[in-house]
Amino acid sequence: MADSETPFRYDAAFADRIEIAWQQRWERDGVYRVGNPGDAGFDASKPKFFVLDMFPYPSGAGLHVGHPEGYTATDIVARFKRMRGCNVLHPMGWDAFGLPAEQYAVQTGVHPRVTTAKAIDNFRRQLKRFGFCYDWGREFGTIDEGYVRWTQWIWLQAYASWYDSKAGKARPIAELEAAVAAHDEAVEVGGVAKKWSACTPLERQRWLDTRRLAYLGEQTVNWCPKLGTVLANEEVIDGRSERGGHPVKRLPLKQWMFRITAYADRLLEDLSLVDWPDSTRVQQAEWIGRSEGAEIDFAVEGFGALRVFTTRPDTLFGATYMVVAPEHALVEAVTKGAGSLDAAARAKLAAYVLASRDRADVDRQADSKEKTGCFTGLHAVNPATGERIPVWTAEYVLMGYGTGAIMAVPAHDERDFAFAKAFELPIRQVVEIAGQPFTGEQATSGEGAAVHSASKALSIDGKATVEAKRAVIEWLEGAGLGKRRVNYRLRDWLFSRQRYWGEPFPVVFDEHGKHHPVAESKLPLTLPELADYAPIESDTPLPPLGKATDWVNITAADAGIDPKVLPATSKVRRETNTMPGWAGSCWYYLRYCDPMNAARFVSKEAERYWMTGPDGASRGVDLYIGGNEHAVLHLLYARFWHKMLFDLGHVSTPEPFAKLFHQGLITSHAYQRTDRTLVAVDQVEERDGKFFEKGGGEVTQVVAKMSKSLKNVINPDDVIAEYGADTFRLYEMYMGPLEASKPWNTRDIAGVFRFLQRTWRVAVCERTGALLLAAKASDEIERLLHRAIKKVADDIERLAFNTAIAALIEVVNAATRPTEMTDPTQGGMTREQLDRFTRLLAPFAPHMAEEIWAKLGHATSVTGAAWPAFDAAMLVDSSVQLAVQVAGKVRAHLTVPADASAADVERLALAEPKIAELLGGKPPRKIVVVPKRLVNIVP
RNA sequence: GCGGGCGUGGCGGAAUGGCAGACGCGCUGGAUUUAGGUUCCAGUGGGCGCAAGCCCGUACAGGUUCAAGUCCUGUCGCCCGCACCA
Repeated sequence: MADSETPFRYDAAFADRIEIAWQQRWERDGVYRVGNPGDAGFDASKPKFFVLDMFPYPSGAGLHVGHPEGYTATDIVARFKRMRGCNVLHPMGWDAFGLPAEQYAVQTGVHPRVTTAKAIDNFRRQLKRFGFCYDWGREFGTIDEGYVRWTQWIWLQAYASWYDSKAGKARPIAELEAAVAAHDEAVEVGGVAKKWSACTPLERQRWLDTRRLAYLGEQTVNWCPKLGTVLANEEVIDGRSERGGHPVKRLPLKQWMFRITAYADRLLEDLSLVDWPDSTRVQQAEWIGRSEGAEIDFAVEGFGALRVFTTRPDTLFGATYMVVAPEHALVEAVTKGAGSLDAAARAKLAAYVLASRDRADVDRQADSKEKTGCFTGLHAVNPATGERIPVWTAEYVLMGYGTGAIMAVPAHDERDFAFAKAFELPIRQVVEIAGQPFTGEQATSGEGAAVHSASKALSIDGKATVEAKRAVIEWLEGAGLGKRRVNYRLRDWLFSRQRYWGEPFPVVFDEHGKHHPVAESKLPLTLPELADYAPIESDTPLPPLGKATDWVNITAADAGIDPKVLPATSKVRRETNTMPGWAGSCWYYLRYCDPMNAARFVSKEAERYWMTGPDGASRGVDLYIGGNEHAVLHLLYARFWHKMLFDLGHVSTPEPFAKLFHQGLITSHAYQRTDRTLVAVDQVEERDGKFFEKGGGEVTQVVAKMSKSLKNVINPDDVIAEYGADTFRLYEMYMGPLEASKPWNTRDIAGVFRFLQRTWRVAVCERTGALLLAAKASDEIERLLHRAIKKVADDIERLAFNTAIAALIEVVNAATRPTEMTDPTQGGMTREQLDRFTRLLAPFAPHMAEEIWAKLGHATSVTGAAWPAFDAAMLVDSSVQLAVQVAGKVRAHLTVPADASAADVERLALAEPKIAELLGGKPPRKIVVVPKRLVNIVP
């Protein structure tokens, strides 16, 4: 503790005092503000660096220790890049729409805006206490009207666009409409082709809706009548809601969708443009799930064509039955009386369909071992063999993938094989695989050569799989029975939520059910006030916004619709669904470039500068750090929005995030009994280096996630109170590699705190607060400094902060004065050395760095100082110690000049008495000299 | 099942194919201090040895190489993602 003897000792209270003082001064002086091209004093010829954190959802619980991990990393990079002469864009804001505030509102009646504002204030306070160098002048929340307006505007851009697959990009849908109208093309409406001029306005819209990027589509959802909301698959367990255990129905619902599938190929291919972790790119690629194959039409007696997708058209001759998903239209037709089933069989089929319908996808997949299914009574014809094959329905075929129907080839597909065995269906080998003979015991699914694959129509016997596929597809195309097709696992994106606390859709419906976009001049469309936020309990989805009847029922003029389209007084209804939480996070990085712009979502100049740099060479956000829990959805959705905006000419780069990095999870400790159950931290005591459960046996320390129940949650506010923000920042960066998951170890924080104390003592007298400077520069410290200048810079570039800090510690340790040293000018660093060291320290411990920097006589913040230069000559010592190995084992050491020649080194090594003795006078077979490292003698 | 990643002291971790264990924690001893704490100095992978030194050691088993924690093959264990995707 600081006492009257040492009032300038660096302790918690002292750290607190200087940290808060510097934070106030930074704010007062606007040290971290950065302008935009065109602003006074902004040099747009300087390189830029855009370093971004995944912005937080401000929960009522406040920051946890995981937040500052990524934020400290970006803070260090931002400060470093500034010192390297970049204009740095380093913003922070709030992903503030979301369910927790809405649920709280349902329970308490407090408006989500109120709770959210409070949570934001708390988050901002906590973040500021860390001394992060955000340009707070660019702060915004996704709920701000000035932001919502442009989120809605972007949605309108998608609404007004279609994907031109010939051009490979999005275009205004007005162009499509004009082209179709100009040629009076026939379009397909309700299954029949019709001249454009003969279509009603509603029919035209329906057709255009099949092209729009934001369109009204139908999707099967998990609807929980009791909760009054649609649930995600993960929220449904055994047909009941995870929360409350209420029944869940699966029903089709008209909702706004994004045609993200149109971008599937580009989202996949452009993964090669970005510097992202492999695991994340792989996850995205798998999520997109591209597979090449063919679609084939099978004639079903009394029904028409049944279309399937297969990646193995070469196995067509082995298709001995077909399976459709229980939701397939064919099954519905049969249950309604089509086909030849008797009443009992039909009832059985209906029961099967009903049972599977109320089970969500997730549950179907859970018990994947047992194959269930039901015969539909229908038969199809295998187009290759002419054989009559039965059509079944089974849960193992998913309606959401391909066409919801398959041709089953049990000999060469494990799932089909298991099903065929269970229901005694025929199995026919049609592929011979080298080294994997077909025995009938299990399916063989690799590539090989086609066998038993000949008929009057087609013969592919002997062809290798690749050739056989091609031959079958050619034949199908010639016969009009099918064609080549690329299929994706990715589905269109369901963008409607039956919630209150989200962006309203800027769209209205007229009395015919036709939708009209709300005019841009009427944006932002804000949420109505509600007396009660509870969802409406009903059998069909009714969003809470439906309660706001005055808001919902308006006129065409209110929506800003052109009177030529709809008379001003026409009654229209607003869309009552809202956008999901993803909406705001899809483009916030763009808004940071120009957050206050009222005329555009981002100015062209600001976007171009911050996304591409002064020379246009940059490829978006230069560094984006966040957790890998967003590896797929957020990052895929944001890329999709960005590509739409790119196609429409609103942004300059094809990808938003050039480099992505995931920080690891910060875990904690807990204790484990011998039966592997966990014990909370407060129930354990340490004795003689062992751990015992209070009133129980010995337990072992294990790594566990932080959780309230284990009482091992670390609160950042507490840690800052005990050590200060600089120590907190330093500790999290020193724990280990940024990407690694690592346990918080309270005992270890003292280590970095002591490092800061030692640093302070090297520079400043604890009694007087005066600088303590060495009279003469020590050569050792000078060399260490040069080495640290290089290493810290290199390590920051590769985000290896733990080793960068280790290099700083080494400098300070060398400069530390022993107790017995009575003359402080004999140790420590010279003024000029300390000046450079302080700049190295600044990105990591900015508050202490500022304090020392000021004592060194600088009037302005260290933030604006330049990163020091190193002299390459100072990185190597004049003489080096080499290891002398005999047969790869170190047997002696040799000190030689750094520039000693290989021949000299050889000679000296052989002259070493110990080595000569080991060699026993025999000439060595080989000598390898690695300059400045070692010499290896092979006897 | 498929895909990605990881196994190094008592603990967190370091190491462009070139002396394994930087740096920190903890621990041991010493100095300073009335004492505790603090601070400073020294030591700290295991084994044998008074010592010089020797042997072993990066999950395990092989291989490539003058040289392997690092590259290759196989095995075991752990973590993450996806999962009846036709």
